[in-house]
Amino acid sequence: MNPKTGRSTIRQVASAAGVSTQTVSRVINGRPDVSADTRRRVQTVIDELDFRPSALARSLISQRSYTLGVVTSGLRHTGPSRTLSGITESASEAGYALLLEELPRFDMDDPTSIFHALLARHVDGVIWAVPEVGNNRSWSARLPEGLQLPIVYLTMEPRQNISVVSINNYMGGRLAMAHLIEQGYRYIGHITGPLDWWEARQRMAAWKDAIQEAGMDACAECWAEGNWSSASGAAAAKKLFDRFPKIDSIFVGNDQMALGVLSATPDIGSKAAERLGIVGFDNIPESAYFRPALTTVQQDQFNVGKVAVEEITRMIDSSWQGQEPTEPKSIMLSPSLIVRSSSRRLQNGEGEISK
Amino acid sequence: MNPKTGRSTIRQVASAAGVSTQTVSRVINGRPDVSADTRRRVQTVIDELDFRPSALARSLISQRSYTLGVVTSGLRHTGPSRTLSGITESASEAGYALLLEELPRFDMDDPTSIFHALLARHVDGVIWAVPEVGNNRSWSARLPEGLQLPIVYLTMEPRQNISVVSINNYMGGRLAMAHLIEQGYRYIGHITGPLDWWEARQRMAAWKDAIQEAGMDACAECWAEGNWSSASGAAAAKKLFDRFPKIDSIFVGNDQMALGVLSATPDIGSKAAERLGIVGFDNIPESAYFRPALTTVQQDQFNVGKVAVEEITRMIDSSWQGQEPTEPKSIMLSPSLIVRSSSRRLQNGEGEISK
DNA sequence: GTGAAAGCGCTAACAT
DNA sequence: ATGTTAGCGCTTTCAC
Repeated sequence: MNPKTGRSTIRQVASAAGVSTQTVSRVINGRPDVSADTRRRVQTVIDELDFRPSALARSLISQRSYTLGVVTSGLRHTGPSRTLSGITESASEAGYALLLEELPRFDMDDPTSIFHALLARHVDGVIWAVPEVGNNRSWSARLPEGLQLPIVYLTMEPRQNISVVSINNYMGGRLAMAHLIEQGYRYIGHITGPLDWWEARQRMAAWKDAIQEAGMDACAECWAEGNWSSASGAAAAKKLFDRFPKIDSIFVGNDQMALGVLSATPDIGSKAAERLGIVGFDNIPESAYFRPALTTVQQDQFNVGKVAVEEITRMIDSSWQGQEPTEPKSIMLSPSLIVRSSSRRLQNGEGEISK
Repeated sequence: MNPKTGRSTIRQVASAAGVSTQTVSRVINGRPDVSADTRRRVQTVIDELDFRPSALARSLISQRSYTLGVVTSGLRHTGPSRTLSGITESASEAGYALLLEELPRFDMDDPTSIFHALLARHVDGVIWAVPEVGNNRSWSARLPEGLQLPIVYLTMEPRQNISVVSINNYMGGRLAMAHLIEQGYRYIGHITGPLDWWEARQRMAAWKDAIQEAGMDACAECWAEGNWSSASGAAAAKKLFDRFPKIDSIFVGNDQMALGVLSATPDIGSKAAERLGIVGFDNIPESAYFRPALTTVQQDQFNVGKVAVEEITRMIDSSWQGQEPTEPKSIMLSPSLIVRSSSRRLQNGEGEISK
């Protein structure tokens, strides 16, 4: 036992068992070429000394750490933390440890220091779990050629030559719009997230395209920008009602802003506001208990994390087998629509329908 | 450059600069005993080769990794993820990397495998950021003596000989109750979180003590157990109204269950239900936009994470300086009350008051 | 001010 | 089936 670290070494085990360190190494790695007798003897000493091999020393010599770098941002939001949770679950199953970095801001355009920190600790791969905001991805195209590091990017516009896992936000927006139109709404507004966010732009594009395809030109300008917060949703709703009194429904960029809209409608005081059709995005746990219960687009962010780990481990394994790096590929996961009362012209109960 | 890892070594730098590895080591560690000239020459080569020292090799020899183990659970909930966010921010400032583990369940009574994984990677300390549930802390008293590992526990009942950082949940409950009583409510019920949670029991104890001290014996049995979810809050509210029609207010164990109560009151259909006073716990961002806006107890979980990092780094530093381990201490952080409309007998507007 | 030798804890490659 | 030698990338002596 090293008195400073409380750790025993392979050498202590070896000498206590009367064998070489190499034999101990063979035992702890489950190699076949050890006699049953020796193995038993060594294992006994290992248990007695509570010896556990240093992953550090192993990483150093094998040049493989079984550690993944995870870069996230905005953990206080449900999206990033659910994704992180998916990552921890899958990584643990796959036998990888996780080195976590959280960016203080979403829009960091120079990731050099982050990569240095991760590379210094020999991570086998990196999951860049920061949503695309502004041009916080421009650097991905000009990473050094020599960088032999598998990277999977999350929640961004697919690009050439990199691996991406995202939820199809455009599709989510189309689901929301198709539902509102089917319900008979004819003057559909939109409250966007901050438009430097890729996800917000995708949802808005879906709204715009659906409006156009349905020939609802009258509402083409009927939108306002929010910042994901309930306060901004309430403010945007008031602005929309001011400028477009005929509005009969709103596709809102996320559930928090939709809650802001719900809280603002009584103050607006018009009948239209009372009957307003609303669809949100995210399906946060609270949204089923809003009054009225919120129709929303569900995205499985936990699964984004799981898929990201599958991808990165695949990339690591294949590069480790000396193969050419695998073709980078983009994976788009599909959201689904959860119908509740906030979007029903016929207010028939509170049941939920998922499509 | 090692073609496999894309990494250059100290030896390559040394030979390119025509010095020994020792001199390079002195330069990268900012030691004074290098001539200005040599230092400049070595630094140039370092930049050219984009050399960055391996933290792994350094950790191995110095027996110090500047890495913290963080064990969390339930990241999809706002509490744990906000705490984690506080940890990432402080750790980054303090120059520590973070090795993250998420337990699949809150009630894990044998942490051995987790500690093994962290110790194998030579973490300098561990932050156990899992709330106390059931007897998932009983092991803390019987950790091996020889374990020279600083540990800070979060969100648990203070105990002898260990370091704890928690929010004072009892105090939070008393704040909520004092406010309701001051507002003139006289029949105050309680919806608890799951009672195997320490936090839930603390909040309940505060309710019980306040009831007793105020001489409100009539409501002493007027409580029901929930499971933190909105659904359980709604169910508990109906049960309470059934059994105690005179109830005029409820202290609810968290904001999500309080939302469930709000969603259920219209269905109950009594006048008492309409005027029900409600106080929640947590101050989730949505609660200001509930209808009515929710009075609640705010707890700064982000700060719990920050304080935990301060504590663990202090413990690490002092053990590193060869001193006796510092006295374990318990830190209790104070919550505060956010008053909104859900608890005002006089419904005078929506302003917020924090005390 | 600089370098040589030894070693952190482990494993790969080659013995025997 | 087991041991020996060398070395992963760095730092700590202790020379000079």
